[in-house]
Amino acid sequence: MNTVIRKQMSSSQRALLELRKMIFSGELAPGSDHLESELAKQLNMSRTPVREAVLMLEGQGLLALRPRKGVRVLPLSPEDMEEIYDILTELESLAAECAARAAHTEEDLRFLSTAINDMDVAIANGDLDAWANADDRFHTELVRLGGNSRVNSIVNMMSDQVRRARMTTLFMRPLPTKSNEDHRKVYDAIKNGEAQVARDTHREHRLQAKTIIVELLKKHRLRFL
Amino acid sequence: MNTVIRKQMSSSQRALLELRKMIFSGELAPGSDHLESELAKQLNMSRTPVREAVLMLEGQGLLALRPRKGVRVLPLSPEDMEEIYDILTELESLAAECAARAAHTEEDLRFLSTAINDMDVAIANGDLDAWANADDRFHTELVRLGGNSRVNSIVNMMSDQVRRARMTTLFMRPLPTKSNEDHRKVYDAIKNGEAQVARDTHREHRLQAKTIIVELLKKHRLRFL
DNA sequence: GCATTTATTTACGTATGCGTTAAGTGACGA
DNA sequence: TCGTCACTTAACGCATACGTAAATAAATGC
Repeated sequence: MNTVIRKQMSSSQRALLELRKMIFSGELAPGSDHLESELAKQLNMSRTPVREAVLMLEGQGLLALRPRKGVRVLPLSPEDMEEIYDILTELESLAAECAARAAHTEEDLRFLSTAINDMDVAIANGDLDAWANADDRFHTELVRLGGNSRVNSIVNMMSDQVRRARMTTLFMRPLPTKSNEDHRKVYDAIKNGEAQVARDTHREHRLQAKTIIVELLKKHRLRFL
Repeated sequence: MNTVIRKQMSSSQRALLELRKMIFSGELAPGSDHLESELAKQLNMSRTPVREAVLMLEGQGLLALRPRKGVRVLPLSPEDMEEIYDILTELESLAAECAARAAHTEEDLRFLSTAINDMDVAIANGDLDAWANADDRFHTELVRLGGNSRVNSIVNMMSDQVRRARMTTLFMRPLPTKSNEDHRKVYDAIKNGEAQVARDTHREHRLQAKTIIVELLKKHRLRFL
């Protein structure tokens, strides 16, 4: 079924997905350079669709085109992380506010509560991957509930950029036990339509996350990921 | 001199600039469709660079690719405007906050004060175009001073999208005489390093602007621009 | 006369080819 | 030994070519 979809997919789309996968998996390492023609060969297609995909990924901040030197997989410095977290803080808080205003039913918020519960379970099991996955889902769903499609795509873009780095930091930081308290508060605020509370709570949550991550990177001297 | 730069410019870059110009000038009307081949003919180049430019503009939310129906110049609904203004509000406020924290010298802030003065003059002369121009410069410079490169590019993208609509609304709204008071307050807060004040003041300023514009669009039944 | 099918056109997606030019290499001279 | 300059190489930007599939027009059946 999945393969059926893949078959119908255009080559550029396939290139886009494959390249993203290769970037996130680290198969294309941060800071490394790659020729369009090489990538095309790897993906079994001509340069044209690869180039289109590369252009899009450049627009999304994952790649940089450096003529005659190959496309570079952009590494992230701690400063980049700060930039990104600042943006996520603002836009997710806005989303939380809007979500609260939108007066969603408990049914609408089921994904959120599921994610929160999954995080509890994951923490109980000490399963960091599962926790990260559920945390992702919480934030994604929160933004979706905010109802601003542009916020949605920007946040997704930024989350993509952070994804690689998070994999690393995840195992360096203390178990995020307190984190879920915040999530619950945000959830309750949204359910009760307390827009300002939702906004402020989530903002605080994000600001703390930012500090933790950035401090961690600096402490471990991780200049680039 | 300008032409020299243009000569050295790649065809894709030229396509990008030309298409943007055509979109903003209204030569490519919102909602209208255009064939890649037609655009290529108009720009005196092959489809390839045009296609690259179109792909980028799609990523920036100005165009939509609709296979075999041509590229559509995306119209903006009042809801779109709300989405965009909400984002601008958050990110510009963040920029104001950061700018204040960055402890800029008066020299650094010269562009800001120039823009503010220009707005005063423009209002005195009833010159709305000049005012809009200066207002743009104020906001652009504010975001630049914020020092977050990603905020910078997102805000520029969003401003681009709004540009067309602003041309229209500009002449429908009352002279923005009060607006410059806000600008001055923001300026002072930044100069004095009062981050929170800068943030809150600018946020309020933006929220008001949003309400004005959106109300205006709704009142005049401007469904799409 | 209307619906349905077939034929035709054509726009797009992709492949391919080519000229330009930047990067790399080596030779020559200081 | 190091710097400069000519030369070679090859990656990219763009043009072009082509197959496919969608949209439209034409034709046939009902």
